[in-house]
Amino acid sequence: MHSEVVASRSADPKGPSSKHGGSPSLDAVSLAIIEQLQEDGRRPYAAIGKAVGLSEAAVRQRVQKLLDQGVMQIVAVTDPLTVGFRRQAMVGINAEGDLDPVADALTAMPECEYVVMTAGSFDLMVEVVCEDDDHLLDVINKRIRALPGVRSTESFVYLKLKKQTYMWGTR
Amino acid sequence: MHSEVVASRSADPKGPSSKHGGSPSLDAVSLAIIEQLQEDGRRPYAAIGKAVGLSEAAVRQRVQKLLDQGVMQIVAVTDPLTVGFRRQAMVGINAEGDLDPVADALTAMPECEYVVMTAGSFDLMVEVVCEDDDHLLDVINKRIRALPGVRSTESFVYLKLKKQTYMWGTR
DNA sequence: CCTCGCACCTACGAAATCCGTGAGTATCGG
DNA sequence: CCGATACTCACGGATTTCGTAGGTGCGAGG
Repeated sequence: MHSEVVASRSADPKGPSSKHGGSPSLDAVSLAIIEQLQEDGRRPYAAIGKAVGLSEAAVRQRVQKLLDQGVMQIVAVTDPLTVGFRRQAMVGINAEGDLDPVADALTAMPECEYVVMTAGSFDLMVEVVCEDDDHLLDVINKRIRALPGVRSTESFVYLKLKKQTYMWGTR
Repeated sequence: MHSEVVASRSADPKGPSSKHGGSPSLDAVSLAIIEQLQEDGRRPYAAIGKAVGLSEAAVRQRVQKLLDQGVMQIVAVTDPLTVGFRRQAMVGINAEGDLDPVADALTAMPECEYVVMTAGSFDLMVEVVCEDDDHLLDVINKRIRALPGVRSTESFVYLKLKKQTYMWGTR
């Protein structure tokens, strides 16, 4: 039972290839480990090992590497609005020229929790979390719009968060 | 050292106030606990207790309650695009009538990881995670647009995730 | 073909943590 | 005054974490 993953010993994790460069190239076992931790970020290594067919130590080392590489993070997540007195919004941005500098500048702002480059009528989308209306206004109108390259923005203030999960693995 | 939170014994957690209504109304200590777990979801209870000025057992009970109440969840988060072969997009939705049934229907879809009601030119925004283009097309055009009440949608396919944090507490 | 080096795994013991539990205290609300 | 709630302190066994030593497979280079 436990639906072992049986990855056979030969499915080497770190890819002999290291294909196309960039991606850390995760194997099936690491994927399975991540799935386990998406269900419960505090699940013990031994339990994960049993589920994916690895020893406790091996799981521990893999997890540590995934964390070090920044592939995954184990954290507490909440709904900021529930947690209290805060304003949250999604901001769509249009910019000209190279988008990377703009994205990097947004990333540097602590109020921006989520920055993504998109295709469609926005070039970038950013989720901002603020203390109150004044703070939100300041961030959007004074700081984001002031960035060089930013042509225009459109804001969507959050009224209610209905769902927030991270279990793409389990379905 | 450790920047204790010194909440004094009298700051009762379950709020005698229960201000502005609905919210579970978290006190400063629970907030501090959440902040600790936003930095590291696996931090031991004793360490958290030392940081927030509570005993190990008290922290354990608080964390359990926060998890049970659904105020917080401790999970592994990743960038689905990095983890592999997947298409991701933000979808803005306009609908007519009561939005709750629509939001609930979206919440029920496993591909929707994030559902939020907004003010602005969209009524709802949804983040979808899909296997591939076909899957994405199916979800957006066949399932979301088919929901009763949905008037129109606009999609923003993710090209690159630049930032993803959950540390609103620490700044 | 052989050997070095690397990445990954298993094995194991010691230290730390988790977790259930029970007694005693303080505060709040009825 | 009483009940409910929440916290502290304390304990002990089970479990987990963590460092580390030892073994193995595989590619690179001689």
